[in-house]
Amino acid sequence: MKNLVILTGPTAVGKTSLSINLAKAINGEIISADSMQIYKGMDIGTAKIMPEEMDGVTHHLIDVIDPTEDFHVVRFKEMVEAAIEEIYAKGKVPIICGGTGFYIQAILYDIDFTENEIDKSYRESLEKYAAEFGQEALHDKLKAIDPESAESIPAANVKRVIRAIEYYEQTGEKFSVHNATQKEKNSPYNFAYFVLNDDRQLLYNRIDARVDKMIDEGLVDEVKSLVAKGVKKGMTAMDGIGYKELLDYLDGNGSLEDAVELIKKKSRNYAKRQLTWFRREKEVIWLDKTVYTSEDMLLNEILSTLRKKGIIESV
RNA sequence: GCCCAGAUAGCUCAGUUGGUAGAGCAGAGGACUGAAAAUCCUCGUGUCGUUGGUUCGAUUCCGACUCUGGGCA
Repeated sequence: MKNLVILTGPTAVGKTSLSINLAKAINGEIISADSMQIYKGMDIGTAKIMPEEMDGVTHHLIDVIDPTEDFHVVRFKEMVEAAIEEIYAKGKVPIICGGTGFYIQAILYDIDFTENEIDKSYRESLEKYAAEFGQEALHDKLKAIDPESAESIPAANVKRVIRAIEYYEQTGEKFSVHNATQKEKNSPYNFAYFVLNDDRQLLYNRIDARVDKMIDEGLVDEVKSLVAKGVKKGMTAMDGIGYKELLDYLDGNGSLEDAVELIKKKSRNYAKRQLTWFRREKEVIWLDKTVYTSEDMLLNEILSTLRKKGIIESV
């Protein structure tokens, strides 16, 4: 039986400390499902767990990619599957912990990403086309080859229009058909998918306070040192909240105060989007911090669910 | 104490030549299957500061009051 524990929730809800206690309680190892903590040298802005906080629990997929590299779900999926096998081999339980819902879904439902090289110049040519002839013109291209996708993807969402066209060009299959089949997949895992949540206002307060703390801890210097290593605006790593805004500030656009406010806002918006994602995932177990007021209560609730699902032995 | 300008959505403000009002931001909901901390879609009723007056009718005009800026003493 391929057991899998997932612990997620919006940013700043308190996943990290709970994950350590959980891992120790069930003899588990943690696999990060976080699109930004994977990068080396991005510690403060991603609220990355530090080695001394790990308390002996093994973590995978943290600090493994250089920020100048491209990273995406496909690479993530390969790496996670390798890590899961490694953990099973040790007789331990894998705990996927992190806030990137898309990545979690790719693992959980074993979404098929056909093994094609992405041709960056092709993407760029489509981007250029949209810039030159308009988003509608690009959207019309998609309509011609895959009307269903064109129907569901608005012309303004250029990124996704490009991906749908690209997918058809590469595989000869319609993107809409592919997505529909993937949607019907059942998980190969015996899993428990926990989503930690809290009162919205408390969550937002915690996000704001955490951003201030990141600045105090030297986030600006962290960004400077990344720049010194050749990291630039436009790289995937610099899509991270806190990084692109400070990059702009360091380029002389706006004040630090404005950048900080923007980082807080973007983080709040992000947390909200994460919750939207988890809400539409089926088979999710919500853990509301307003109900489970102590970490022990949370942990006990999780353990009893894991026993019921046979992921850990009942005593 | 006097003079001037404000007081309208959580915030910044627009507006109604008198017929109870609308933008931006914040916020909320949603989509998402190789950029996902990305990208995109949808959503605007609030004692129009309080209180009198004029009026068929006032948030809009007039007076007083309260508060907030600025100026003069």
